[in-house]
Amino acid sequence: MAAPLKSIPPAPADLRRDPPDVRPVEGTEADEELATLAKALGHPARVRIMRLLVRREACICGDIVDELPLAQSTVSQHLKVLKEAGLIRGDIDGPRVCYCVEPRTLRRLKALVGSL
Amino acid sequence: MAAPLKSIPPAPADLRRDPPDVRPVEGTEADEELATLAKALGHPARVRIMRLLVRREACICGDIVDELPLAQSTVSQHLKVLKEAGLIRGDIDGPRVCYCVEPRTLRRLKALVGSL
DNA sequence: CCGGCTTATCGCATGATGACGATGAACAGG
DNA sequence: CCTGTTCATCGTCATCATGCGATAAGCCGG
Repeated sequence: MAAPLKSIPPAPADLRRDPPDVRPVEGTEADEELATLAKALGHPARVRIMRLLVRREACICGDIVDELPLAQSTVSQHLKVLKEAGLIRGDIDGPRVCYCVEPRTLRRLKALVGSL
Repeated sequence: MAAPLKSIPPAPADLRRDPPDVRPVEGTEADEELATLAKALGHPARVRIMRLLVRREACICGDIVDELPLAQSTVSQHLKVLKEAGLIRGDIDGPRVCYCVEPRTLRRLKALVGSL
């Protein structure tokens, strides 16, 4: 229940980004969505990658590869899985690729898990 | 290492359930834990089962089977996956088995996802 | 103790996943 | 233009996941 809120103070940039997610957190659609996101997170290397990106300790693909005890091609595969699930995004920056988390999807994941 | 604990005041019933989880929400251990839990949730049928159990719409294995469009043996496999991940528990009740969520693990999952 | 009910497990087929090295594609610098 | 760097993709192999029917195992009512 929201308070009357007469004049909304200017939201900080972090909250102004994108509109709230109105999709339901349960039902068949939500179940499959949660399953897809959970599956994408269902590997230690991918969890690790997510953490690196969240804390911005790495962003460039090469740096991520350096942080993991895996071959470059394997890391690329994991990045692909995370990207296909919508959890991360890859921006091409010259010869490099800068990966970063997709905050919207991450919030969605938290909402879905929270609904359990 | 237990504290000296002279006289602990009687905790209210809600808090007496189980002790708070003191394990860290990040680090290699946590990464693997999150990966394991996420992997267990990484299938629509298992998400569905979790929801059924959380809302207590079903508890007996047979009822769960009736709710899913899958063979009994397949459902049993999914229940096994969830149980091995520690997300649910199965209490034998005569010839039946009553499954229910393991609140502690579910809270742990939420904490781990929340740490992202 | 027998037969029926409920659940778990086995065995198997099929497809997905995870790992790697090798190769390809795109770009920046000379 | 080459050349090196960076990343994605391919091919391959081993392993795991998912589904099912069939069968085993445990319990309750006669």
